[in-house]
Amino acid sequence: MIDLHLIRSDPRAVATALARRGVPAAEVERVAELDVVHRALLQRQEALRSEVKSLSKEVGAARKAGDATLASALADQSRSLGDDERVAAAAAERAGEAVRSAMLLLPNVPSHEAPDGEGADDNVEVRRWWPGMDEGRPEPTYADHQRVPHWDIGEKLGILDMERGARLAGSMFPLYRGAGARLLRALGAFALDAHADAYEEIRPPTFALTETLTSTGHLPKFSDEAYQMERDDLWAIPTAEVPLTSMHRGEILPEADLPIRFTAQTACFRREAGAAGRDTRGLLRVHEFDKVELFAYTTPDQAFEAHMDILARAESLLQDLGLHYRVLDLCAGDLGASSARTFDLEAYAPGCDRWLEVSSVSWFSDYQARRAQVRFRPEDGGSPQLVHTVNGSALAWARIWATLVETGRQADGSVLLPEALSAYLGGRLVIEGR
RNA sequence: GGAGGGAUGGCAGAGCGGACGAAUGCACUGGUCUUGAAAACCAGCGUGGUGAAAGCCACCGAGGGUUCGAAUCCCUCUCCCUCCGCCA
Repeated sequence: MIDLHLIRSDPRAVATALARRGVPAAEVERVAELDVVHRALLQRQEALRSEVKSLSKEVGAARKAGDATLASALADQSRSLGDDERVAAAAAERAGEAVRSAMLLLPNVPSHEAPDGEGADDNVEVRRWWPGMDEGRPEPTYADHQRVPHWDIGEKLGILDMERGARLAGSMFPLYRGAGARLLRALGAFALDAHADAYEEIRPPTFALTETLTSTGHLPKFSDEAYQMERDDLWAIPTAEVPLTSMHRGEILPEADLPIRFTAQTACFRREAGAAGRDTRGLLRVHEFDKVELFAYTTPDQAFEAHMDILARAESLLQDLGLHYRVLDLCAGDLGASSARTFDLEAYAPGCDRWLEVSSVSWFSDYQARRAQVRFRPEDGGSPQLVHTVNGSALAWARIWATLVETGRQADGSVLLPEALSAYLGGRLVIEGR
């Protein structure tokens, strides 16, 4: 959530900032109006409440003094005020709920540094990397044998079985087998080990409560995107960001503990409701994929460095895997609702000739922390402040799998995998047909 | 799934219808004392809402109820502990 005080004190500034991401000014104005109504009702209720309380004290005093007549008269008066108070309280409650619902739907204020723009076409490419670039080699070109899409390679080598995945769970649920399944396992272990120096490894639950998805901003606005188990009021997590952000929900952390960093590999579930019919082949867009996530709670001062650390780590993995990739600075209009600034990493997949988003590294300022009520007590003893949250994928394995298989395809149809995975693959870096 | 016990401030822990936002201890902060430190002593020390401010209001796991008045009584739920059952 945005800070309601900010909307109260300077609604136009908030409206101007949100306009960069396409939010109509009327939405901000509406929140400001609901807030005025709510506060008026609250004041009325509290005044009544205060009177009931002081009358009640007088009842006690009168009774103690032995004046039963006065006590009962005061009690009558208090009872009648209490009835009024209940009515006022209900009205204030409804008004407060209206403010909160409206606030939950407002996206975060974008960073000043996020470039202007309306959509994906306006994102700014900030750099590109390819193997050998540092030694002055030119950007790679790809041989014909690398121009085969991974779904064909996967089927031919018997390492990806989309058809049987569909039999089990419907389309866009991949099933990996043999060396393909092992490759996936290797990637996760490789990445978790790489982050172990500074990020505590977590294995969170795969399902989460409504409240948990609300904290990150995935609910209430994007409920169509998530799988829900209504009977148990649980949702399948769309990313490890969801459980990790709520690890310290409702807590006040000592400043000295920050930054607190976590890494986790989880399955990620997405309904892809708005994308029906798009990218349906292979692993381009699937309902379930594994991903290693990096996450940190920070003070506001630490947030930038923590954001850059996650970006550097995600890039470092891509470099270790020898993949050709680019870094995009997302424009205000393409930013996720909770994010203030995001860098996307896209790996080039030569077989399908596309740049595939394999990581999204975001700074959420205090937007998620306010929803989750995660604060820290400053070392100088001041009152608690909201933390900042940052996170990023490092990395999303389905698309990395696709990119590795296409990039590593050799003239004889086998696939050569990067040396960095050797220890995790038992030294078998070549996948050949069975 | 069944039976019983519990949930109170950063932690421990009292309170079980009226002056309780809450005893006490520990921790923490400031001070006195000391060459310095420890000890001792003194003082302070929860969060949020609202208000220009004084203040007022809310919060004792969550939600509802009884009452003039609820941390305290009643109901429902959640979580934790013990035992039984079941289970990987």
